[in-house]
Amino acid sequence: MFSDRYNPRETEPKWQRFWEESGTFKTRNDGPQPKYYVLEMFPYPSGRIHMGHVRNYAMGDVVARYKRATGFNVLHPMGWDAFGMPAENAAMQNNTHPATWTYQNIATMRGQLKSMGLSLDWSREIATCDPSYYRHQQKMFLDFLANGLVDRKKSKVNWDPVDMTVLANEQVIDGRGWRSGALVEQRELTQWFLKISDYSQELLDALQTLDRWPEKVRLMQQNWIGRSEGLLVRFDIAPASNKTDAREIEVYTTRPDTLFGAKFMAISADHPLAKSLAVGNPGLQAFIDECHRMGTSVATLETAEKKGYDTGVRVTHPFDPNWTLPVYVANFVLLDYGTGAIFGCPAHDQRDLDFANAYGLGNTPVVCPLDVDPATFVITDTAYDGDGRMINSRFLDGMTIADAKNDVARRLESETLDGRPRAARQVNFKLRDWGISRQRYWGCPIPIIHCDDCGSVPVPEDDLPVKLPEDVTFDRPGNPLERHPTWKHVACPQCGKPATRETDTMDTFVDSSWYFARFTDPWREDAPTTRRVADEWLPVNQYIGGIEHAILHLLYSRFFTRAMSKTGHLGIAEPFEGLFTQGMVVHETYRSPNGDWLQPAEIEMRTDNGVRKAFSLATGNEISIGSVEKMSKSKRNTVDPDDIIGTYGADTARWFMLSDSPPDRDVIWSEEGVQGAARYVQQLWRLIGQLAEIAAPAGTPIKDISEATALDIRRLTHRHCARIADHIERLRFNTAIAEIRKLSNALSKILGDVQSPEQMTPQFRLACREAADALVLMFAPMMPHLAEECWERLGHSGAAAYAPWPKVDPALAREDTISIPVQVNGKKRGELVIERDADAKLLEAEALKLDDVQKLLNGQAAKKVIVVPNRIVNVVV
RNA sequence: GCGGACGUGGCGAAACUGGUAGACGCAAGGGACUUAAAAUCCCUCGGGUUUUCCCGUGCGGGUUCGAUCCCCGCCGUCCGCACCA
Repeated sequence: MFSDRYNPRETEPKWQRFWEESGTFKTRNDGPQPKYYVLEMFPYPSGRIHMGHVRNYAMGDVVARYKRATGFNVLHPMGWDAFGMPAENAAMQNNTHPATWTYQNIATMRGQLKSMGLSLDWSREIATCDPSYYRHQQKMFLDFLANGLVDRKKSKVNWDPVDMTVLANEQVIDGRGWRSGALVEQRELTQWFLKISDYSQELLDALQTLDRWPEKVRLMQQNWIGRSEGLLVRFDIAPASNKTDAREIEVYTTRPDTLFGAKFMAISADHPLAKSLAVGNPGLQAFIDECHRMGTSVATLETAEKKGYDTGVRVTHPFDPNWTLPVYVANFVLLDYGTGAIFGCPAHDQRDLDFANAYGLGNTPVVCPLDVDPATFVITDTAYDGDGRMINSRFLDGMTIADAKNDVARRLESETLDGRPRAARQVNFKLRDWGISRQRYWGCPIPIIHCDDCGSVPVPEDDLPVKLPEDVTFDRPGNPLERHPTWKHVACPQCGKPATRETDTMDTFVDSSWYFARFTDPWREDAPTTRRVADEWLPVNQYIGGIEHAILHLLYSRFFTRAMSKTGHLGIAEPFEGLFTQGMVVHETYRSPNGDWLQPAEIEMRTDNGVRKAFSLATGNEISIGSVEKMSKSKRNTVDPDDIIGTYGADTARWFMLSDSPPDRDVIWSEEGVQGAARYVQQLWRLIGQLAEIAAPAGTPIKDISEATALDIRRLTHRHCARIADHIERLRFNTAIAEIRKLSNALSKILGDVQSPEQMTPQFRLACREAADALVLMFAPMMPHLAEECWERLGHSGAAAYAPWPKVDPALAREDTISIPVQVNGKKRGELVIERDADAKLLEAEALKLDDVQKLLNGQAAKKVIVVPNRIVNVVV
């Protein structure tokens, strides 16, 4: 007997070739079936794919293949997020052109993805660095400009001195550039902005409609948008204390109800008043400098003491001209938010309390919890920010917080100061406009020409795309477009005079904010989208990617979709109907005695007295096994997808990746685990081989099955079909796989129990045919190559990729006999095996008959019997 | 500091959101086959007792006939953040 081994190294390329040559996964926009768009976040072409990609794309492929099998016209495309800094860094290091580097990487990674056997429509492949893509982006920029969605303004920006570029606020992490790690400086530049803040309220409101998004992501976006309702209040500067031209200070507060608890006012170190007061006040200037030095790092601020500098200026209380408050410059007040000035109510804000305690400013509680006596209510170290009634607040006393807020607002709104109301209600958002200007080469050029006479002039549509010049060098930092000898010099499209091109390029988040729409008709040359086609496919039904994009990419895409709809390129609001954020791939770490990290590939595992130990393959020395961590180059705990696929095959890699953990949690990649998956591949291959020998011919209709064993097989099959489909629908790949294993285990057992050829009746053979076909089709989304090979072995002529998902007969899937636990006083004491839907009376009677129950009843009658049909019987003694 | 999530065997996890805790797998141990190994197959596998039960879902309470699930209070781990007034 020859060894019945499945060889993925031969089989996988064979079927990949078949799918490619047959155009199996090409998607027609005019397909008659209902549409389903599944998309995984497209990769940056960094050079090689990593295991995180394998996990991401394996999940998406299961969904794509499953949906195709259940009758949908599935769109499942792939492309490249191909602009960005690494290409320029590589250009500097290796003296290669960013385009060369990028397209080489794309070629490598495309090959790697193809070796995974993904059911992608490669005819729709796009790369964002290709002029055929970014020309449309330039067109849309101009459309946005014409529709008031673009702004050009001077603003203080985060300047990364190493990368010589501007960073979005979001790209500054702990005061450092998110890529270079350099300390970020503040610079004033004229920048292009997309007016995402016009959509703050809408982006916030529409989060509620995204019911197939993780709650966590919606919450993160909600906090990011950061809506607050508050009051702008103008405080007069007491003339006697005034040292500048300013006559008032305006604050923004969300707690106007606490106005009678005010003890001080604090302004930001960047506040105009602080700046003018610092002139001729070295002490204040020193304090302001100190604030700037402190930086904005969260870690610093967390531990930083609340500090302030008394300016000597005093403001009068809006409700009492005889009541003045000291004005401090404080290190915890931000200029960007509100007005850059606050009034401090120490009793009801922890930061204000910390500050007041440090400077001996005292506190007066003005909100008293309902269950506390106001006479004894005292604040010392912990501010009270809960609900309650107003106290110590004159005309507000006794009111609820909400009523007090309204009352204060009403009174101050109606009061006039210098011809304007004393206060105004205002809704504030944290969300700021999206600065898209980047001072670099490898990005989409902003299609604008600057003319001394005409200002910023859009590049005429006929002149699009504005292509990047190819003859550039990277021997110096800064933007090669800026120093290119000819590229930026053009005639003004309006007046014809010499003018210069905008040399900034767009943030790469712009590129990824609409690629999902381009996939719907990537062949369209004269427009970004074909509106009808895009509106049919969109929104993406299932989007899958990493949690790291929870805010930026997803929020920008939501904005962009609206902006594209406003400019006529789309007719929808939300780009992603369903969102799934998958967990990371993590691995053990290995460290040699001298502290060097070793790669998993450099390690051999052995078991010594039941204890796992690691040894270096090179030296044979024992290596200590460290904690499980995210795969990273620094810890060298990475495994290479090429190696894994070369050794075990893509199916095994995909299977293990999906089987071992819930998809939203981290999965630990382990050699033992992947070997287990490889064993199972062989097990399935043998099982299908056995079934192929005895099964009725392919295509034999199945009906009139009455024999017990055959019926058992059918029930088993249909029951599992129903469950597996349900798990996949809910993206519970790990439990779907557990069910598949249960089915194959059960079928193996049944075949093993067959003693004689007489037991293989025609009915039995028919049931085996049905079971084998179903099993193969159900693991096909995870292990498509093995499935094709098995499908062929089972005698089918067409490919498994075209076969419909097994149809479930509900009558067969339902269990007629079930076992119901019987408890006495909540503890399980027995079990009833009884027909499904038996009524409560019968269940109770049968349960009371059980020996174990009788014994515990000890001749007494039960106090109470709880019966939940099909669930449980509980006898209370 | 603020916000969120999570805590179940040696390990990854399951358990229809109140109804048999530990499915499925990994690791381990024992056995069969083999000259041997690999592969394969069978058995055991939460703890304590040994053939009767008892204890077990981070800890302490509570609600309930019944709690991994709900409530209150702790402890621990992880993640996000722009001190957002």
